Amino acid sequence: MPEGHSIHRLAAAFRDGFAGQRLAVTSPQGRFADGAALLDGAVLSRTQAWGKHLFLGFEHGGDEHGGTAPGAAQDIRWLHVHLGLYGAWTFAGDSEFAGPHAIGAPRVRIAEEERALSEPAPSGTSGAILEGGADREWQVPEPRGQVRVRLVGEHGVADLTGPTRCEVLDDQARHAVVGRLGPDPLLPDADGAGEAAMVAAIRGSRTPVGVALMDQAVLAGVGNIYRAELLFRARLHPRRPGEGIAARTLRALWRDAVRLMADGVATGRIVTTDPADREVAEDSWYVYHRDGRPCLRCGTRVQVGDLASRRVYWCPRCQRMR
DNA sequence: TATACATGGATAA
DNA sequence: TATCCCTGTATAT
Repeated sequence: MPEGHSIHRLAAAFRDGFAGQRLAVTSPQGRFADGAALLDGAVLSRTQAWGKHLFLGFEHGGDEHGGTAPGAAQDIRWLHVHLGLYGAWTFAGDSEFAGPHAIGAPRVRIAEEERALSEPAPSGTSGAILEGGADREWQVPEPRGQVRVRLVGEHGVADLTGPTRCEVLDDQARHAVVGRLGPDPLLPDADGAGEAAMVAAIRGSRTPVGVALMDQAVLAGVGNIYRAELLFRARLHPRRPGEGIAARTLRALWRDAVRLMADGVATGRIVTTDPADREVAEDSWYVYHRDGRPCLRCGTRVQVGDLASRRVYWCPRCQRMR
């Protein structure tokens, strides 16, 4: 599920599983051979997620010629990855990797739910490996499918398939990418600047709020599921123009996004229903993919329509135009 | 074997 | 608004 929460999970997974290590970087598929060559043998020093964008910072250490200090911005090279609609990272490795799993498009999930690299394996197989877990033989698996990038570290491998964007950037270029993005509810916003910017952007335009929420310059990291669910919970019709919406309503929506998406980072799943509203335990969403079925709150049939060339779902009774 | 589809986005028109 | 790109899976034929 490559909405923002998945990308933040990926950043954490790379930090836990690869940071500080010198990585072998290749492009089994070949389409990223040049970029891989730029990073091959460098140390993964930083990981960053902003919205749906993942940045992995590499530095070629051991510059015995007295180069600039480690961590100097001009020396870093960033692997910039955007998964798009069907990109995914698949991980495998030794016992320290907690077994294979994947984060990205749901069809390539290996486990039923995503797991961070640091979490224990679900089966009982890992219990036996205690001392010197890293001494266990570990075979790098053959790439499966169209692997654009493969990163191999001491304990595991990460394969990237199907990204919409995969490129090497210098720090200035990374800055430019981030500069085009709006606030990310998953990043710290102690002074409330992110919340205020989102509220102002939505209220400053007649653009339907359902379109604005998908605009990564307004709000970074929200995708089609969070969009539909945030609007339901805020009781806002997706086509309602942004400029008429009370600031208080939008501030509450921002805080709701912070809460729901942080929960998504923690669990690897998008769950937006309050337990009391679930008819069955599997009711994770109020309206997304529920067209034609009764609203969990009022029983009215959930509607579906096109909005800016994406499917949008809403309850015509709970979500009003005014 | 073909086609449709997916939690996204850039670019052309 | 339309078209294209990225890939794997489910369903239809």
